[in-house]
Amino acid sequence: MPVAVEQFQNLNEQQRSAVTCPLGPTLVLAGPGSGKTRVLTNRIVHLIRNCDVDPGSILAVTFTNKAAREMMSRLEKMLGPRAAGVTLGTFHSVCARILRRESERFGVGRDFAIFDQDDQTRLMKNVLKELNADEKRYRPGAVLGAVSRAKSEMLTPTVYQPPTYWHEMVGRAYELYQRRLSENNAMDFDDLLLATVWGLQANEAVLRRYRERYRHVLVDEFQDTNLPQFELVRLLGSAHGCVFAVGDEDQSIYGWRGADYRNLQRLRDEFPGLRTYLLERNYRSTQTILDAAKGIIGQNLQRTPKDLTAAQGAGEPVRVREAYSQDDEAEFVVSEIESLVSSGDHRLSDFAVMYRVNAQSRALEEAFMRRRLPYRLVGGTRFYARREVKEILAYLRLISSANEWVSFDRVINVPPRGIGDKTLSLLHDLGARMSAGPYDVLTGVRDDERRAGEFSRRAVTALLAFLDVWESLRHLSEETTVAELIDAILALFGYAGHLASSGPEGEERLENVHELRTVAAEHFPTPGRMSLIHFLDEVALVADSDDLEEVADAPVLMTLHTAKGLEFPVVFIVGMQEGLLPHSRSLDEPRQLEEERRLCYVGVTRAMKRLYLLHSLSGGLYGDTGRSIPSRFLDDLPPGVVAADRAKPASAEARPTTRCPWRPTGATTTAGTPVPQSPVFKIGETVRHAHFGEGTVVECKPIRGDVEVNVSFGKRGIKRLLLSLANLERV
DNA sequence: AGCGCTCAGCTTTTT
DNA sequence: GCTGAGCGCT
Repeated sequence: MPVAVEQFQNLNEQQRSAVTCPLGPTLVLAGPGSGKTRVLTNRIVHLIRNCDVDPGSILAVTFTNKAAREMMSRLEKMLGPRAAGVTLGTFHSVCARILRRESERFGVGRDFAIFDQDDQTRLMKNVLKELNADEKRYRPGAVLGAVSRAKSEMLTPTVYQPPTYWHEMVGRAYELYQRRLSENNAMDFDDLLLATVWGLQANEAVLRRYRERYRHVLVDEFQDTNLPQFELVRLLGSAHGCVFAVGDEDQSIYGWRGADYRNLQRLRDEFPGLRTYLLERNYRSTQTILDAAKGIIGQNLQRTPKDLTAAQGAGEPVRVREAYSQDDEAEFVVSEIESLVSSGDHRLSDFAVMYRVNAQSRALEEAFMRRRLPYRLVGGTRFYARREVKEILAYLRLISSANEWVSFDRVINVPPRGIGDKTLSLLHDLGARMSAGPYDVLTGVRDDERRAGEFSRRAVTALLAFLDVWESLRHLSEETTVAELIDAILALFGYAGHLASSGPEGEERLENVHELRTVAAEHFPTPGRMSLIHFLDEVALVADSDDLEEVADAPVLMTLHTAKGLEFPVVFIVGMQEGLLPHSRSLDEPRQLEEERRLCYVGVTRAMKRLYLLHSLSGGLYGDTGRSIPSRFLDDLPPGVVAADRAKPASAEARPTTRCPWRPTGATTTAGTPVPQSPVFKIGETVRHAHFGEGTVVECKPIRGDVEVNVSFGKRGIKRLLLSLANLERV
C-alpha cells in the first residue's frame, strides 16, 4: 500500500477524502479549478490499487470526447497498461457500443446509422414539408429542439403533451420524425441514450449482466446530465450503489438542452446514504478573481453555498471598462494584449477573449487583423460539417447501411448524374409503396420492368449505373479498409473528378477529403465492415472543437459556452451589457436568468491571473445603434475587487473609431508573430488576380478563419474572393 | 443549372 | 447589419 499513499500525496485534504471514501454512492461538488478531474482519475486509481477492483468493472462517463481522452491519458500515466481495461467514454459513445452489442436483444438494427445535426435537420425538413407545416412558424431547427427536449424528458410521441398550440405540430412532427428515423434505420443523438435505457429496462437479463460488469460507475460533469443519462446511471448503479458523481451546479449552462442540474440532488433520493464531498480549494485563480466570481454567483438561490478559497494570493484587481463601441472594445483588448506581451509578462497563448454570441467575434477578429496579431477562433464551420466531408460520409453510410434515404438524397446527384427532383420524388414514392429503402428501390427498378417503366430512359440508365457501383462497393467493404473505400468512392463514383472540375476551391475540398482519409487510415486500419461502422460512429460522435489543442501561440476567441472546462492566465469578457449578457432572450424567465448568471460565472472563473470585464456604450445585437446599459452582473462585483478606473469611460484613450482603415502591410507586430491570414489588404489597394486581372480592394474582412477580400474589377464587377484561394498579388 | 436579388430573422450547441 | 434561404430569371 505504500505506493498508493505516495500516489495521493499530491491531493489536498478534501480531495483525498473524496478519492479514498468508502465504496458506495458518492457525490463530489467541485468548485471551478478545484481539481475535479484529478479527483475522478485518482478515484479510479484508488479503486484498482487499493480496493482490488478489476479495471474491467469500472465505467467512467464524460460528456466530451476531449474529457474522455484526457482522463484516459492521465490514467495511462498512473496505471500503465491496466488503464486500458477501464471503460471510458462519452455517454453517447458508451450507449452506441451497448446498442451495437445488444442490437438483437434490444430490437434495433445492428448497422443503424447515427444522424448528426445536419442529417437530423434534413430529415425534419422533409417531415415538416410532408405535414404541410408553415415554414415560418415551424423551422426545422426549432422543432428539432423541442423534440430533443421532449426526448430529454423521456417522453415518447404518444405520451407527449403539447403545452401550446405550436407544440401540437411539434408532437405530430415528432411522431413522423421517429417513424422516418426507424425506416432509415437511423438514430439521432438522443435516441442513443433512450434506446439504451429502454433496452435495459425491458431486458432484465441484459441489465443484470451490465450491472454485474460495471460495478463501479463514475460520472463527470453530473450537472449536465439529462433524464435519460441520469436514468442510465441509476439503472447500472442502483444494484451495487457504487456511483461516484462529480459536478458543480454553478456551472450548469446547458439547461436549454435538457440538462438538469437538479439531478445532483436527485442522486440523494435515488441513492440513500449518499456521501457528499465539497471541493472548495481553488488552484486556478487569484483570490480577487474568485471574489468577483462569488459575488456574481451568490445572487443565485437554488444552490449549495460554497466557500471558494484561492490557493494563491489576491493578485491583480479585476478591470472593468467601458468602451464607446464594439470596435473600441476590441481595440482595447488587442492593445492590452500587445502591451502585456511586450512587457514580457505573457505570451500570446495566455489570452482568451470570451463573448455571449458568436456574432461578437467579428469586431474582435477585425481588430486582431488590423493590428496584424494572430488569433484562433474556436467554433467555426466544423470539419465534419463541410459539404465534401459530409458527402463522402454519406457515400460510406450508404455502403454501410444501404437503406437510408437521407444519405442517398444527399449524394444521388453528386456528381451530377441527371437525377433531378422529378426522378427523386418518384423514387421516394416507389419507396413508400414498397415500404423499402433506396437500395431495394433501385434493385426493384433493375429487376422489374414495370417499375423501370415509371422512369425516363435516361434516369433508369443513370440509376442503374449508380446501383452498379454501389453494389460493388458494398461487396468491397466486406474485405477492405475504410481508406480504400474512400479511394474507391473518389474513383468509381466519379467524386474526385467532380471536385477537380469545380474550380480552385475543389482543391481545398479534395484536401479535406484526404484529411478524412488520413483519419480513417490511422484509426481504422482493419479491413471489414465492422471497421467501417466504427469509423462512422466515431465521426458522428466527435465534436471537432476537439482540435482546440494548443497548436499556435495565439489568443483564443470563443463563446462562454465553449470556454467551460478551460483556463487561461488572462481572460477578457466582452459585451457585458444588458441584452447580451444576460441575453435578451433570457430576460423574462428567472430560471433562464440564473443560467445566464452561471454562464458569466463560468467565464469569470476561467481566469487565472487577470480578468477584464468590458462593456460598450453602443452597439448591442444586430447593428443596433442604441445606447447599451452595463450588465446587471457588473453590479454584483463586491467592492474592492475592481480596479480604480471603473466607470471612468475610455475617453482618455478612446479614439473616435469610425472604422479604421487596414494597416499598411508593412506594419510590424509587437509580438513579431506572423499572422496566419496575412497578407491583409488595405481598402483602395490595387491587386492582381490570375483570372480577373487587376482590381481595387473594396473590403477585407475575416470569415471563418480566412479573409474575404472584395475586389472591384471594373466592368467585370465586384468579386468576393477568399484570400486563401484567390492568390491575390499586390500591385 | 447557376447566378443574383429580396427579405426574414437573428443565443448558447459537450453528442 | 448581416447572412442565408428561397425564388425567379437567364
